[in-house]
Amino acid sequence: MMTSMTHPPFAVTVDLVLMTVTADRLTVLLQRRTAEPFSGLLALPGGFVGVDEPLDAAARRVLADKAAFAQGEGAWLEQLYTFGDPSRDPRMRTVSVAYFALLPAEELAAAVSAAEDLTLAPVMDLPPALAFDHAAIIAAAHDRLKGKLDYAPLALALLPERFTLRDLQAVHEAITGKSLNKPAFRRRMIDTGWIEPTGERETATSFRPAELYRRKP
Amino acid sequence: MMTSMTHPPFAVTVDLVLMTVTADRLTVLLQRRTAEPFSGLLALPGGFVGVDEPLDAAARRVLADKAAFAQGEGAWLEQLYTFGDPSRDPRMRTVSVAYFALLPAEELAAAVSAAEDLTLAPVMDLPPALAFDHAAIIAAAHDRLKGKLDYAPLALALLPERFTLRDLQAVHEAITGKSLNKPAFRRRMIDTGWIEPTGERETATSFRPAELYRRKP
DNA sequence: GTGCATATATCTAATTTGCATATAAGCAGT
DNA sequence: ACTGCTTATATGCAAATTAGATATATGCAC
Repeated sequence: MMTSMTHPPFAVTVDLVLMTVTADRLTVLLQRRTAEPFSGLLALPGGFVGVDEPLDAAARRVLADKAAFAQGEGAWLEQLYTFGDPSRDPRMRTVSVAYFALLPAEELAAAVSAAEDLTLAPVMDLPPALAFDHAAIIAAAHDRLKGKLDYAPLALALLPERFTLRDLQAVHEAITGKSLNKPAFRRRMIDTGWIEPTGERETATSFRPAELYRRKP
Repeated sequence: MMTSMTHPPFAVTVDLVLMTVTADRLTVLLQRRTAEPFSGLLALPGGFVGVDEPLDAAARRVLADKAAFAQGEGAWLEQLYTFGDPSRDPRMRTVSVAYFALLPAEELAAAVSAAEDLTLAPVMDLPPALAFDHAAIIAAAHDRLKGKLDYAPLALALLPERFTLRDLQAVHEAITGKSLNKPAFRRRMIDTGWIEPTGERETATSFRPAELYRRKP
């Protein structure tokens, strides 16, 4: 590994913005720090990138570790933005490649309640102080999520395999903070071609049960 | 500067995808390499990030250097994506933060013809072999450009201060490769609120001169 | 002035979208 | 079984947006 004056050495990390929707609220996974700097504050989960590890693989490793499931399969994962301000980490010059992940709440709940240091914080109402520049990273992730919602099947990554159109609308409303017109939303979603009806219906409702949909392959 | 087994040292570079439109073609600035690896091939201009240099500043430095104008003011510049595959640079583990820049052809022409090693290559018809993963980076930049064209005033960054609606349409068509309906395009652009008429008209046409528009502040 | 090329304005049909209404389906109580 | 309640789903219509075609305007060359 060669470094020199013209190739100054950097530490490269990945930070993971793992979002989910529970109780109609968009939340982000945060981890309580125990070490300096920012000890005691909440931070995004992350880690150093290995010498021979691709960036995506590092992000997937962090995801699999925190979400406690193999390889983070099925989760939405995409690179978000790279933060490299010289002052962002007081210890050393660090460049952090932020990744953006989505997971259904059910698949995350067990891992979060099992780990002492993990919490889900509502994105619309974050703790006043977060470690590093993580508040800015979360804001960037929320912007990306809102921006892509209508062009990519992001919301489906936040729902279980089978879901009703009401569930889907609740996810959209939790992300944007705006309430939507029901028939228009239904039409728009069906027209995207991202979902298909299963023929099954939800159970244990005290009213007419809605049809269950699933992602199209 | 602390590095260790758990903080392996990386080289961090910026690569610049500087695009412009000349003769109704979208082109990208490339530089002929004289050193190994990939000596003799064309590559994106780039450079190592300084120890105390913010990423954006490094990109602006490369831009100002190649485009030969102070600080790259006025040019559109945004971070694109970060490429960090372990095999992307045979010399060492390098992470490259790619930036995406737009400049009017007039402001670039002098610098390009003055420099022996710089060329503008058409994006739709790139040389078959480029250095490193630069073909993929250019493809990502082109995708970003196409994707944002309707939501952000990107095309205006490719035009001089005063331009006709015909010029603006030509830029859109060069980027997307699709021809557009003229009245619809005109209406759409005026409705964005990004531009305003100057009251002046183009000169030296052999037909009815079009009104000159400019960016709104 | 006439002809030519292109700019700009106007008009109409088609599509999309928002909203309101009507009907359907399940459950709980009587 | 019937009534009432709640929500799902289908249908209908008006408003807004968009695409395309057509008509008119304006400069220059001859």
